[in-house]
Order: sequence, then structure tokens, then C-alpha cells
Amino acid sequence: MEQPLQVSTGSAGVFNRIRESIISGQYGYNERLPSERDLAVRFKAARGTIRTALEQLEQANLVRRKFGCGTFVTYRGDTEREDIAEETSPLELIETRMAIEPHIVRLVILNASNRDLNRLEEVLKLAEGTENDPNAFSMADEAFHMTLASCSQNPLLQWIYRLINDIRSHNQWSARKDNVLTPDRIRFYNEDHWRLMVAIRRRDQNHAADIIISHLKQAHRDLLGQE
Amino acid sequence: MEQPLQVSTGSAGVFNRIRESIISGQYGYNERLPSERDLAVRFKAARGTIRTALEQLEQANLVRRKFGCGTFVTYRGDTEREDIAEETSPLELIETRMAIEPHIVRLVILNASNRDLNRLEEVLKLAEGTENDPNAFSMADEAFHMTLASCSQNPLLQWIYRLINDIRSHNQWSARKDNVLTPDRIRFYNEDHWRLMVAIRRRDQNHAADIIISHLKQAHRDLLGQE
DNA sequence: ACCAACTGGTATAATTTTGGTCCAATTTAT
DNA sequence: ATAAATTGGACCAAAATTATACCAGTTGGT
Repeated sequence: MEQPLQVSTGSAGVFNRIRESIISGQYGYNERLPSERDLAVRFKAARGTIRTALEQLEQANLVRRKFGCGTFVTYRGDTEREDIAEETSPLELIETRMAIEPHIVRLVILNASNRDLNRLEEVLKLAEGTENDPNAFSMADEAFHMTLASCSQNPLLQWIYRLINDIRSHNQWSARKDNVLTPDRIRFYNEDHWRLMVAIRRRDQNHAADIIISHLKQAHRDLLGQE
Repeated sequence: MEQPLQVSTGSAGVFNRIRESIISGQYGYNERLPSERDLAVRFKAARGTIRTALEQLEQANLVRRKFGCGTFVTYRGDTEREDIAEETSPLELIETRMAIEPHIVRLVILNASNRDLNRLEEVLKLAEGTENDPNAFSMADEAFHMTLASCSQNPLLQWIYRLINDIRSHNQWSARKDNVLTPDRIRFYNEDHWRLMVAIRRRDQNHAADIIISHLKQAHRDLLGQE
């Protein structure tokens, strides 16, 4: 007699049950499954059975096993924000910044109070003396551009820029930081920032926009020059 | 009900538990986590284990560690998407679109295939004959601009534009739609769209950018004229 | 200006846990 | 009865965990 909805037995059964657990989200992306011996106890099966099930799960690209380390979920449910960071290239990021930052600068000149500008200058000072510390400069740089966005007084632009900052600091290309951010370049970037600061204080829209555009173009060149 | 679900052990387990605490809001933005030695006691694990978990949390951009200072939450809750819609004014929305859409149009001209442009034209046809139905036009208009964004081939810009569209369709000012979107204006906007379409087909960057800018300026004026 | 008490960062070695592999006995399916 | 799958055990090597001790910035009080 056939039993249609019976839990399948053996390794196929283990496969299905673990698969369900993964797809239903009980084990998230990159999470580690219990050890084979653990699973063996839990499913009341021998370790070999668990292993064949895990092999199938690995073949199905739901899981990845590492010697001496564990079994990890490679299935992603929906992680929008992570994905966007993963599939955005450095070039696309610069493209986007090129669209937004000149506009932000214009709005800063239109909307920012002198108190805002003083705050901006304080943040800018954090980048001083970071020529030999790419990490410190990177943080100060992000803080400066973020503060710039907040001086635009436009909450939507701030929110968008925060997303951009998140992606910038995503580990995807933070590894290159040491190669891209040489002391000379850091000095150059800081000079750009100060020139931008002066232009903003003078409320010179076009000059400020030109500076930020050439700043981003330079960053673009420096990035590509690394290939 | 049997559950294979189990709290993972080791650094993976610590990672998950701290991650849950952060995402659930138990530790707010910029709040300092307990020290590594403290966490080691709480989780009954060695400090090294805690450290590997914290390293993963840092990689996941949930946390940032500062030498001699502590470990701080950098994760911001996702509740702000609603907030941002609430506190963004129509003027600020147009400002932001002015920053992004001309750039999108340029990218479309550079990157879009003819198949993309055909798709864009199909979407554009949806707006025909909506002169007396502001709601239908509004939806078609959003679809057109969204498709434009997707033709830019830049996933980050697409994502940003989706946010903008969300805010546009937020009910905050949809009540005004009937006042702003008169048949004359709808006709005018549609003509703009077609002129833009032609300029894109001719790969005329400057003309296309001019059209989208004047299009947004007009929308701006129409909006302000309602006050 | 200094100090003491935190903090995270690093290094080391012993120990435990993990997946990888092999094998013979047993159960199950055909 | 035969073939396949499962079982349970032993052993290996990779990686993680543990338990220390010590280094180096930060903070706050004196």
C-alpha cells in the first residue's frame, strides 16, 4: 500500500527535512548546521546516512562543507540589501555618486546654515594626519561625505547616501583599500575636501560642483588604475 | 512537531545570538556591546571564540570595533523606510529626482540595448489615453521612470529609484493628484515622455538630459502652483 | 600630566570538534 | 537470493575552541 505523504526514510528523508529547514529559513545564509554526529543523533540515523544526505544537499547548492570546520548554508532567501552590495561594482558605485554628490553640494550651498558648515569643518579635521592610515582616512572620508549629505537638509538624499556609504564600506573592495589609498592620494583627496569646503563657504555653486566632480573622477581613475 | 532547529554552537552560535539581539533592537544604533571578556563569560565561551564571532559581525556591517574603546552597533533598523516617506516633502522628492534622473537618462543612452528601448516604448504606450484618469496616468508614469532606471543597467540606481517610487506612491500627497494632474498637464507630460524617448533613440545625451530636467521643473512648478 | 582600569589586538600551545575515509556487519528493497 | 542502502565503529587531518599571557590604545579621575 502506498503512503503518499509519508516522510521518506533513509538519506532521502534526511535530505528533505534538512532542505525544508533551510528553505523555510530556520537556518539562515552562512549559518552552520549542527555537526554530522549531532545530526546523526537528532535524526536517529547513522553518520554515513547523514553524510550522503549532506552530499546531496551540497550538490543541490544548498550547503557547502569545509573540512574540520562545519557545514554551512549557501542558500539565500531574500537579502535585498546584501545583494545590492554584492552586485554593485566599483564603477557603478562611482557612477551613482557622480549623479548624487554634485547635487548634494548645490543643496548644501543653498540650505546649510553656518552652524552646519562649522560642523562639516569639524568632521573634515578628523581626516588630518591620516596619510599613512588608509583605514582611518576611509572612515573620515565617509563621515565627511555623509555629513555633507546631512547638510543638504534633504532627508531622502541623506537616506540614499547612507545606503551608498554602506555599500562603500562593504567588504567587497575594502581589501583594495591599502593599494588604492596611498599617502599621496590621501593627501590629494584631503586637499580636494578643503578646496570644496572653501567653495561651499563662498557659496560658489559651480566651483563646488566642479570640485566634487573632478574629485570623483580622480577616485574613479585611481580605482581603475589598480586593475 | 519535531524540530531539527537548534542553537548552533561555537562562534557561529555566538554570532547568531548577538545578531538577533542587534536586529531585534536590544542593542540600539551606536550602542556599545559588552566587552569581549564580558561576552565570553555570558556565552560561556573563550574570548577567542567571541572575537571570531565579532569579526563576522563586523564583516556583516552590524558592528564596528574601536581599539581600546569598545564594539559599537552600526546597524540601523529597517523601520526608517516608512519614516523617510513621512518626512520627505514633495519639493525634496523633486530635488532628489533632479539629481538622479538626468544621470539615469545619460546611462540609458550609453548602456541600453535596442531591446531595452523597445521595452521602454511599450511601457510608454501604457500612458496613452489616460488624460482623464490621473490615477492610471500616475501608475503609468511611475512604470515609465522605473523602466528607465532599469535600462540604466546600474543595480544601485535601480534600487534607489525603487525607493523614490515607493515614496512617490506613498499616500502622503496622492490626495493632491486630482488637482495637479489635469488633462492638459497629463497630455503635456506624455509629450515630454515621447520627446525623451525620441532623444534616447537618437542617443542624444544633452538633449535627453535637457528634456528630463525641464520635465521635472515643470512638475515642480505644477506642484507649487497648488499651494 | 600622570595614573589606573578599562578596552580591543595579538601570539602561543594544548585540547576538542569537525568533516573525510575506510570497512565489515546488518537491514531493507527488489 | 541478490543487490543496494544503512549501520556502527575506528582512525585521520583540518579547523575551531580553549586557556593563557601580554601588547597597545582609550577613558576618566586625581
